[in-house]
Amino acid sequence: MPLVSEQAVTASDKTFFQLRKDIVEAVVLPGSKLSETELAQRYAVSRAIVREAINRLEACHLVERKANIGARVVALSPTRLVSLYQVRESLEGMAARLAATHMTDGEICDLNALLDSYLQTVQSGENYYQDAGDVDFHYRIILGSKNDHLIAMLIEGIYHLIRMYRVQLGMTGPRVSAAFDEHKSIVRAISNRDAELAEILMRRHILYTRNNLETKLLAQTA
Amino acid sequence: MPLVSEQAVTASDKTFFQLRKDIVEAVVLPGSKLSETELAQRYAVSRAIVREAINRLEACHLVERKANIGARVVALSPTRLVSLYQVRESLEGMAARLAATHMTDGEICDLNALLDSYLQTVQSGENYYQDAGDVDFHYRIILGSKNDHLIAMLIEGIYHLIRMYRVQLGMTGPRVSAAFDEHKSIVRAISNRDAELAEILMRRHILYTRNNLETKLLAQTA
DNA sequence: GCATTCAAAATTGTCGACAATTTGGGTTAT
DNA sequence: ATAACCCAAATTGTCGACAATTTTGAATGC
Repeated sequence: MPLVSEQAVTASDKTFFQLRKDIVEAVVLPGSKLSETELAQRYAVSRAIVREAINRLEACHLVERKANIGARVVALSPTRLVSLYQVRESLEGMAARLAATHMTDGEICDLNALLDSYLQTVQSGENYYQDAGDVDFHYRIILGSKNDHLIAMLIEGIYHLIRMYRVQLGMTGPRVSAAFDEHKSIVRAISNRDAELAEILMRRHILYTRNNLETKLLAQTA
Repeated sequence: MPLVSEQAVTASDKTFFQLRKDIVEAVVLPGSKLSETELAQRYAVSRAIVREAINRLEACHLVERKANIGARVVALSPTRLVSLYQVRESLEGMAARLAATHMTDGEICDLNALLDSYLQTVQSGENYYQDAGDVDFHYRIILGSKNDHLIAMLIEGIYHLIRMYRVQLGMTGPRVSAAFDEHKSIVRAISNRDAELAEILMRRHILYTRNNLETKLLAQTA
């Protein structure tokens, strides 16, 4: 029971979802060229379908396309990471602010329960929290903003790119439990309906995460 | 010499630009259905071209598409206006913050000159300032952020929708000179390299603008 | 040996036709 | 009169073929 459900009704949808998944999970590597004919064979659909899928991937900044030349999966770089996370900080900060006033008591209660349920796995040093728990936490706050534009830009937009960086760089070590504590503080602010504080804490949280990833990316490059 | 130049290389580009222009300028009315065959005739291109153009318009939230049913130009409503302007406040606030540290002295100087050049037209009560001057001002700060993601999301993304609201609702009266003063304050903060203040002032400025438009939209509906 | 030129191959852009789905209207039964 | 059903018309989704552009690589000249 995923929190946000996209259902593929058309063949183009299926191909788009599959290709996006393959890019985010690095089955198709960053920087690699996306040949329309090759992908058409791989996914057993016509070129028109692949073209439409690539167009949609371009819209969410997962591929870059040049006219008459072709499309490439975006490359990962420290500069791009910073750009992306500045946008994320801005938008998710606003999401937390809005969530503090728009989430129902029930939704806040569920959010607290969610964190508690992950408490043990975090304490035991499992890095399981990262993948499932972290995106679940952020998604709930984004949806809690009740702002359709914001939700679309984050969930259908930049979040796949964010997950792409995460898959490439991993997310383990002491940062996991620190992030967990920050999540707790954010939920506390939302519980108190303190919109101002919720935004500030969310922005700080994302800035810390950015610094952590940037370090890893620089180490990986060097 | 436009500040941001999009050049149409392919037929799909041309049709996309033209259709976007027609939607923003209300040649094609909000809420109206976009028939693929009809548009193909109107712009003298094949249906495939129109489909691609519509897909791109969907990506920047100017049309909404349902599978097997079709695409409609988005409707304007107070709720949607608020959603849009909350996103705008968030992103342009960040843009102002980044511009305060990343704009060159020369760019800031040009920005001051731009405002001075419009001082007379504003004082004389011309509403000319709105269309050209206002977007010019905001574009310069967005570009001054030097953040590619932010620039793309604002200029290729939500700004056309923002202009659409503006065209529909007009932008005259006392708000114009007030906005001009706010612009001056923002530039002052950027000149002082005060990122924090630049962000706060930009967010306030956009909030005021939102309130002004919301009032007009509600009055128009009633 | 290296840069230039040119044609062939490969890739992307565009088109018209067919398939699948939705829409509209008329008929029928209750 | 209303609701359910069904068929025809219109609209969107998909496909394969052709056109335009870029890339490749071999031949040519210096």
